[in-house]
Amino acid sequence: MNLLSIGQVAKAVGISVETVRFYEKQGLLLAPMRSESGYRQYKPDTLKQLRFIQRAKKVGFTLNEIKELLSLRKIPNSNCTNLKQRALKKIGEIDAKLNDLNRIRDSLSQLSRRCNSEENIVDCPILEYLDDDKRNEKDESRTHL
Amino acid sequence: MNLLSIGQVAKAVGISVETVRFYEKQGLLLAPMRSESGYRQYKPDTLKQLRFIQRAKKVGFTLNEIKELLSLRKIPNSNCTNLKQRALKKIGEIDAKLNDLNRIRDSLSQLSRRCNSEENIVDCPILEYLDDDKRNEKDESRTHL
DNA sequence: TTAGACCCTATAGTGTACTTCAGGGTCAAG
DNA sequence: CTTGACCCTGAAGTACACTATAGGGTCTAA
Ligand SMILES: [Zn+2]
Ligand SMILES: [Zn+2]
Ligand SMILES: [Zn+2]
Ligand SMILES: [Zn+2]
Repeated sequence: MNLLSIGQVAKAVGISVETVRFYEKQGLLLAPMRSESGYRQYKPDTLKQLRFIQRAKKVGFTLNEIKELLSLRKIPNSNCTNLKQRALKKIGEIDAKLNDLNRIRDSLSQLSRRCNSEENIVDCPILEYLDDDKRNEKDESRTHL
Repeated sequence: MNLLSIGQVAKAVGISVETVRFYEKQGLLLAPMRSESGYRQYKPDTLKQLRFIQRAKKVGFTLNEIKELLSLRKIPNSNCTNLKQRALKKIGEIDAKLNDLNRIRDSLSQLSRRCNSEENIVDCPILEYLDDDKRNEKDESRTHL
Protein backbone atom coordinates (compact mmCIF):
# COMPACT_ATOMS: atom_id res chain seq x y z
CA MET A 1 0.00 0.00 0.00
CA ASN A 2 2.97 2.32 0.67
CA LEU A 3 1.36 4.92 2.93
CA LEU A 4 3.13 8.04 4.13
CA SER A 5 3.43 9.54 7.58
CA ILE A 6 2.61 13.19 8.08
CA GLY A 7 6.31 13.92 8.46
CA GLN A 8 7.14 12.26 5.15
CA VAL A 9 4.35 14.15 3.41
CA ALA A 10 5.41 17.46 4.90
CA LYS A 11 9.04 16.95 3.99
CA ALA A 12 8.21 15.84 0.45
CA VAL A 13 6.30 19.02 -0.36
CA GLY A 14 8.37 21.35 1.80
CA ILE A 15 5.85 22.42 4.41
CA SER A 16 5.56 21.75 8.14
CA VAL A 17 3.53 18.95 9.68
CA GLU A 18 1.53 21.60 11.51
CA THR A 19 0.52 23.10 8.18
CA VAL A 20 -0.63 19.71 6.92
CA ARG A 21 -2.80 19.25 10.01
CA PHE A 22 -4.01 22.83 9.61
CA TYR A 23 -5.11 22.16 6.02
CA GLU A 24 -6.98 19.10 7.22
CA LYS A 25 -8.79 21.18 9.84
CA GLN A 26 -9.63 23.79 7.18
CA GLY A 27 -11.08 21.16 4.90
CA LEU A 28 -8.47 21.41 2.16
CA LEU A 29 -7.28 17.91 2.85
CA LEU A 30 -9.57 15.00 3.66
CA ALA A 31 -8.84 13.36 7.01
CA PRO A 32 -6.63 10.38 6.10
CA MET A 33 -6.89 6.94 7.63
CA ARG A 34 -5.11 6.31 10.89
CA SER A 35 -2.80 3.59 12.09
CA GLU A 36 -3.71 1.58 15.19
CA SER A 37 -1.85 4.07 17.30
CA GLY A 38 -3.72 6.99 15.75
CA TYR A 39 -1.01 8.18 13.35
CA ARG A 40 -2.19 9.71 10.07
CA GLN A 41 -1.44 7.57 6.99
CA TYR A 42 -1.50 9.30 3.65
CA LYS A 43 -1.87 7.93 0.15
CA PRO A 44 0.82 9.25 -2.25
CA ASP A 45 -1.95 11.20 -4.02
CA THR A 46 -1.89 13.61 -1.12
CA LEU A 47 1.43 14.97 -2.36
CA LYS A 48 -0.15 16.06 -5.63
CA GLN A 49 -3.01 17.70 -3.83
CA LEU A 50 -0.63 19.60 -1.55
CA ARG A 51 1.46 20.72 -4.50
CA PHE A 52 -1.70 21.94 -6.19
CA ILE A 53 -2.51 23.92 -3.05
CA GLN A 54 0.98 25.41 -3.06
CA ARG A 55 0.77 26.50 -6.68
CA ALA A 56 -2.64 28.03 -6.11
CA LYS A 57 -1.43 29.88 -3.03
CA LYS A 58 1.55 31.27 -4.91
CA VAL A 59 -0.68 32.91 -7.48
CA GLY A 60 -2.89 34.58 -4.92
CA PHE A 61 -5.77 32.21 -4.25
CA THR A 62 -6.95 32.14 -0.64
CA LEU A 63 -7.41 28.82 1.14
CA ASN A 64 -11.16 29.15 0.71
CA GLU A 65 -10.80 29.73 -3.00
CA ILE A 66 -8.50 26.73 -3.22
CA LYS A 67 -11.11 24.66 -1.42
CA GLU A 68 -13.56 25.70 -4.12
CA LEU A 69 -11.11 24.72 -6.83
CA LEU A 70 -10.60 21.33 -5.21
CA SER A 71 -14.33 20.88 -4.77
CA LEU A 72 -14.67 20.70 -8.54
CA ARG A 73 -13.46 17.12 -8.28
CA LYS A 74 -16.29 16.19 -5.96
CA ILE A 75 -19.85 15.28 -6.80
CA PRO A 76 -21.87 18.48 -6.88
CA ASN A 77 -25.41 18.52 -5.55
CA SER A 78 -26.48 19.19 -9.11
CA ASN A 79 -25.28 17.80 -12.43
CA CYS A 80 -22.42 17.99 -14.89
CA THR A 81 -23.64 21.17 -16.48
CA ASN A 82 -23.41 22.85 -13.12
CA LEU A 83 -19.97 21.42 -12.52
CA LYS A 84 -18.75 22.49 -15.93
CA GLN A 85 -20.06 25.99 -15.39
CA ARG A 86 -18.24 26.29 -12.10
CA ALA A 87 -15.03 25.09 -13.74
CA LEU A 88 -15.40 27.62 -16.55
CA LYS A 89 -16.01 30.40 -14.06
CA LYS A 90 -12.79 29.50 -12.26
CA ILE A 91 -10.95 29.44 -15.56
CA GLY A 92 -12.20 32.96 -16.15
CA GLU A 93 -10.78 34.04 -12.82
CA ILE A 94 -7.49 32.43 -13.71
CA ASP A 95 -7.43 34.22 -17.06
CA ALA A 96 -7.91 37.53 -15.26
CA LYS A 97 -4.90 36.70 -13.11
CA LEU A 98 -2.88 35.72 -16.18
CA ASN A 99 -3.76 39.07 -17.67
CA ASP A 100 -2.65 40.97 -14.56
CA LEU A 101 0.54 38.98 -14.38
CA ASN A 102 1.34 39.63 -18.02
CA ARG A 103 0.78 43.33 -17.57
CA ILE A 104 3.20 43.39 -14.65
CA ARG A 105 5.65 41.31 -16.64
CA ASP A 106 5.45 43.72 -19.57
CA SER A 107 6.08 46.66 -17.26
CA LEU A 108 9.20 45.08 -15.89
CA SER A 109 10.54 43.80 -19.16
CA GLN A 110 10.01 47.17 -20.78
CA LEU A 111 11.83 48.69 -17.85
CA SER A 112 14.77 46.33 -18.19
CA ARG A 113 14.85 46.69 -21.99
CA ARG A 114 15.05 50.46 -21.75
CA CYS A 115 18.01 50.19 -19.46
CA ASN A 116 21.27 49.67 -21.24
CA SER A 117 23.44 47.55 -18.96
CA GLU A 118 26.57 49.37 -20.06
CA GLU A 119 25.57 52.96 -19.39
CA ASN A 120 26.10 54.67 -16.08
CA ILE A 121 23.29 55.66 -13.77
CA VAL A 122 23.29 59.30 -14.78
CA ASP A 123 22.21 58.42 -18.33
CA CYS A 124 19.64 55.84 -17.34
CA PRO A 125 16.41 56.49 -19.19
CA ILE A 126 14.11 54.47 -16.97
CA LEU A 127 14.48 55.91 -13.55
CA GLU A 128 11.05 57.37 -13.34
CA TYR A 129 8.66 55.07 -15.14
CA LEU A 130 7.12 51.67 -14.88
CA ASP A 131 4.51 51.59 -17.59
CA ASP A 132 1.36 49.60 -17.50
CA ASP A 133 0.17 50.75 -20.92
CA LYS A 134 -0.09 48.48 -23.92
CA ARG A 135 -3.48 47.34 -22.61
CA ASN A 136 -6.56 49.47 -21.87
CA GLU A 137 -5.25 51.99 -24.34
CA LYS A 138 -8.55 53.94 -24.19
CA ASP A 139 -7.95 55.00 -20.60
CA GLU A 140 -7.19 58.59 -19.62
CA SER A 141 -3.63 59.86 -19.37
CA ARG A 142 -1.95 56.47 -19.36
CA THR A 143 1.73 57.18 -19.37
CA HIS A 144 3.11 55.83 -16.14
CA LEU A 145 2.58 52.92 -13.77
CA MET B 1 -2.58 71.18 -11.85
CA ASN B 2 -5.69 69.04 -11.24
CA LEU B 3 -4.77 67.36 -7.99
CA LEU B 4 -6.92 64.72 -6.33
CA SER B 5 -8.10 64.36 -2.76
CA ILE B 6 -7.58 61.07 -0.96
CA GLY B 7 -11.31 60.38 -1.29
CA GLN B 8 -11.23 60.88 -5.05
CA VAL B 9 -8.20 58.64 -5.38
CA ALA B 10 -9.73 55.92 -3.22
CA LYS B 11 -13.02 55.99 -5.11
CA ALA B 12 -11.29 55.96 -8.50
CA VAL B 13 -9.40 52.75 -7.79
CA GLY B 14 -12.03 51.15 -5.58
CA ILE B 15 -10.26 51.04 -2.23
CA SER B 16 -10.84 52.87 1.05
CA VAL B 17 -9.12 56.10 2.08
CA GLU B 18 -7.74 54.23 5.07
CA THR B 19 -6.04 51.78 2.74
CA VAL B 20 -4.47 54.64 0.79
CA ARG B 21 -3.10 56.11 4.01
CA PHE B 22 -1.98 52.63 5.05
CA TYR B 23 -0.03 52.18 1.81
CA GLU B 24 1.65 55.52 2.42
CA LYS B 25 2.64 54.44 5.92
CA GLN B 26 4.01 51.17 4.50
CA GLY B 27 6.07 52.99 1.92
CA LEU B 28 4.21 51.80 -1.15
CA LEU B 29 3.03 55.32 -1.91
CA LEU B 30 5.19 58.40 -1.52
CA ALA B 31 3.76 60.98 0.87
CA PRO B 32 1.97 63.44 -1.43
CA MET B 33 2.03 67.20 -1.04
CA ARG B 34 -0.43 68.75 1.35
CA SER B 35 -2.86 71.64 1.04
CA GLU B 36 -2.62 74.57 3.48
CA SER B 37 -5.02 72.78 5.77
CA GLY B 38 -2.99 69.58 5.68
CA TYR B 39 -5.11 67.61 3.20
CA ARG B 40 -3.25 65.17 0.93
CA GLN B 41 -3.16 66.22 -2.73
CA TYR B 42 -2.39 63.50 -5.25
CA LYS B 43 -1.12 63.72 -8.82
CA PRO B 44 -3.21 61.61 -11.25
CA ASP B 45 -0.18 59.31 -11.60
CA THR B 46 -1.05 57.94 -8.20
CA LEU B 47 -4.02 56.14 -9.71
CA LYS B 48 -1.75 54.15 -11.99
CA GLN B 49 0.51 53.26 -9.14
CA LEU B 50 -2.42 52.09 -7.03
CA ARG B 51 -3.77 50.01 -9.89
CA PHE B 52 -0.36 48.44 -10.29
CA ILE B 53 -0.43 47.58 -6.59
CA GLN B 54 -3.86 46.02 -6.99
CA ARG B 55 -2.83 43.88 -9.93
CA ALA B 56 0.27 42.73 -8.11
CA LYS B 57 -1.73 41.88 -5.00
CA LYS B 58 -4.20 39.85 -7.02
CA VAL B 59 -1.47 37.59 -8.33
CA GLY B 60 -0.03 36.89 -4.92
CA PHE B 61 2.72 39.46 -4.35
CA THR B 62 2.97 40.71 -0.77
CA LEU B 63 3.11 44.42 -0.04
CA ASN B 64 6.84 44.10 0.59
CA GLU B 65 7.36 42.39 -2.74
CA ILE B 66 5.32 45.08 -4.43
CA LYS B 67 7.49 47.70 -2.78
CA GLU B 68 10.47 45.97 -4.34
CA LEU B 69 8.81 45.97 -7.73
CA LEU B 70 8.05 49.67 -7.41
CA SER B 71 11.58 50.38 -6.22
CA LEU B 72 12.84 49.37 -9.65
CA ARG B 73 11.77 52.81 -10.83
CA LYS B 74 13.97 54.53 -8.30
CA ILE B 75 17.66 55.28 -8.42
CA PRO B 76 19.49 52.31 -6.93
CA ASN B 77 22.58 52.86 -4.85
CA SER B 78 24.45 51.11 -7.59
CA ASN B 79 24.20 51.33 -11.37
CA CYS B 80 22.04 50.29 -14.31
CA THR B 81 23.50 46.81 -14.49
CA ASN B 82 22.36 46.25 -10.94
CA LEU B 83 18.94 47.67 -11.72
CA LYS B 84 18.55 45.55 -14.82
CA GLN B 85 19.56 42.44 -12.91
CA ARG B 86 16.94 43.11 -10.28
CA ALA B 87 14.30 43.60 -12.95
CA LEU B 88 15.26 40.35 -14.65
CA LYS B 89 15.12 38.51 -11.34
CA LYS B 90 11.59 39.80 -10.78
CA ILE B 91 10.63 38.74 -14.29
CA GLY B 92 11.84 35.27 -13.43
CA GLU B 93 9.58 35.23 -10.39
CA ILE B 94 6.69 36.34 -12.52
CA ASP B 95 7.38 33.60 -15.05
CA ALA B 96 7.27 31.05 -12.25
CA LYS B 97 3.85 32.39 -11.29
CA LEU B 98 2.70 32.27 -14.92
CA ASN B 99 3.79 28.68 -15.02
CA ASP B 100 1.88 27.79 -11.85
CA LEU B 101 -1.18 29.61 -13.08
CA ASN B 102 -1.08 27.83 -16.43
CA ARG B 103 -0.79 24.48 -14.70
CA ILE B 104 -3.86 25.24 -12.61
CA ARG B 105 -5.65 26.48 -15.69
CA ASP B 106 -4.81 23.29 -17.58
CA SER B 107 -6.11 21.18 -14.70
CA LEU B 108 -9.41 22.99 -14.71
CA SER B 109 -9.87 23.12 -18.45
CA GLN B 110 -9.06 19.44 -18.75
CA LEU B 111 -11.60 18.83 -16.03
CA SER B 112 -14.28 20.83 -17.81
CA ARG B 113 -13.42 19.32 -21.22
CA ARG B 114 -13.80 15.79 -19.91
CA CYS B 115 -17.22 16.62 -18.64
CA ASN B 116 -19.92 16.43 -21.28
CA SER B 117 -22.50 19.02 -20.36
CA GLU B 118 -25.33 16.83 -21.58
CA GLU B 119 -24.65 13.69 -19.62
CA ASN B 120 -26.11 13.07 -16.22
CA ILE B 121 -24.04 12.91 -13.07
CA VAL B 122 -23.94 9.11 -12.96
CA ASP B 123 -21.93 8.97 -16.19
CA CYS B 124 -19.62 11.86 -15.40
CA PRO B 125 -16.02 10.81 -16.04
CA ILE B 126 -14.31 13.53 -14.02
CA LEU B 127 -15.59 13.21 -10.54
CA GLU B 128 -12.39 12.08 -8.99
CA TYR B 129 -9.53 13.76 -10.79
CA LEU B 130 -7.97 17.14 -11.22
CA ASP B 131 -4.76 16.46 -13.06
CA ASP B 132 -1.65 18.47 -12.81
CA ASP B 133 0.31 16.28 -15.20
CA LYS B 134 1.50 17.50 -18.59
CA ARG B 135 4.45 19.06 -16.83
CA ASN B 136 7.09 17.34 -14.65
CA GLU B 137 6.30 14.13 -16.45
CA LYS B 138 9.32 12.41 -14.88
CA ASP B 139 7.76 12.45 -11.40
CA GLU B 140 6.55 9.31 -9.64
CA SER B 141 2.97 8.12 -9.91
CA ARG B 142 1.56 11.30 -11.48
CA THR B 143 -2.04 10.52 -12.14
CA HIS B 144 -4.07 12.81 -9.93
CA LEU B 145 -3.95 16.37 -8.58
C1' DT C 1 14.61 -0.40 28.72
C1' DT C 2 15.54 3.97 27.73
C1' DA C 3 16.96 7.91 24.55
C1' DG C 4 15.55 10.23 20.60
C1' DA C 5 12.80 10.92 16.68
C1' DC C 6 8.42 10.95 15.58
C1' DC C 7 3.24 11.35 16.35
C1' DC C 8 -1.24 13.17 18.84
C1' DT C 9 -4.70 17.15 20.58
C1' DA C 10 -5.81 21.61 22.07
C1' DT C 11 -4.76 26.25 22.58
C1' DA C 12 -2.13 30.44 22.28
C1' DG C 13 0.67 33.50 19.67
C1' DT C 14 2.47 35.84 15.28
C1' DG C 15 2.77 38.50 10.84
C1' DT C 16 0.32 40.57 7.13
C1' DA C 17 -3.01 43.57 5.47
C1' DC C 18 -6.20 45.90 6.43
C1' DT C 19 -10.51 48.18 9.23
C1' DT C 20 -12.56 50.57 12.90
C1' DC C 21 -12.60 53.85 16.49
C1' DA C 22 -11.75 58.07 19.12
C1' DG C 23 -11.29 62.68 18.92
C1' DG C 24 -10.72 65.95 16.44
C1' DG C 25 -10.22 69.96 12.09
C1' DT C 26 -11.87 71.86 7.11
C1' DC C 27 -15.02 73.56 3.90
C1' DA C 28 -18.91 74.44 0.69
C1' DA C 29 -23.96 74.90 0.78
C1' DG C 30 -27.97 76.74 2.58
C1' DC D 1 -23.08 80.33 11.06
C1' DT D 2 -24.29 75.84 11.22
C1' DT D 3 -24.81 71.27 9.12
C1' DG D 4 -22.86 67.54 6.62
C1' DA D 5 -19.46 65.62 3.80
C1' DC D 6 -14.90 65.30 3.88
C1' DC D 7 -10.15 65.36 5.93
C1' DC D 8 -6.47 64.54 9.88
C1' DT D 9 -3.70 61.43 13.51
C1' DG D 10 -2.96 57.62 16.48
C1' DA D 11 -4.31 53.47 18.41
C1' DA D 12 -7.02 49.41 18.77
C1' DG D 13 -9.31 45.59 16.56
C1' DT D 14 -9.97 41.91 12.86
C1' DA D 15 -9.41 38.05 9.35
C1' DC D 16 -6.40 34.97 7.37
C1' DA D 17 -2.76 31.70 7.35
C1' DC D 18 0.04 29.89 9.70
C1' DT D 19 3.52 28.75 13.92
C1' DA D 20 4.63 27.65 18.54
C1' DT D 21 3.76 25.69 23.02
C1' DA D 22 2.08 22.45 26.45
C1' DG D 23 1.46 18.04 27.67
C1' DG D 24 1.22 14.10 26.30
C1' DG D 25 1.78 8.94 23.47
C1' DT D 26 4.56 5.71 19.93
C1' DC D 27 8.36 3.42 17.99
C1' DT D 28 12.94 1.92 16.85
C1' DA D 29 17.51 1.15 17.86
C1' DA D 30 21.36 0.74 21.14
ZN1 LIG E 1 19.65 52.32 -17.09
ZN1 LIG F 1 -19.48 15.31 -16.20
ZN1 LIG G 1 -14.95 61.78 15.01
ZN1 LIG H 1 6.06 17.84 24.69
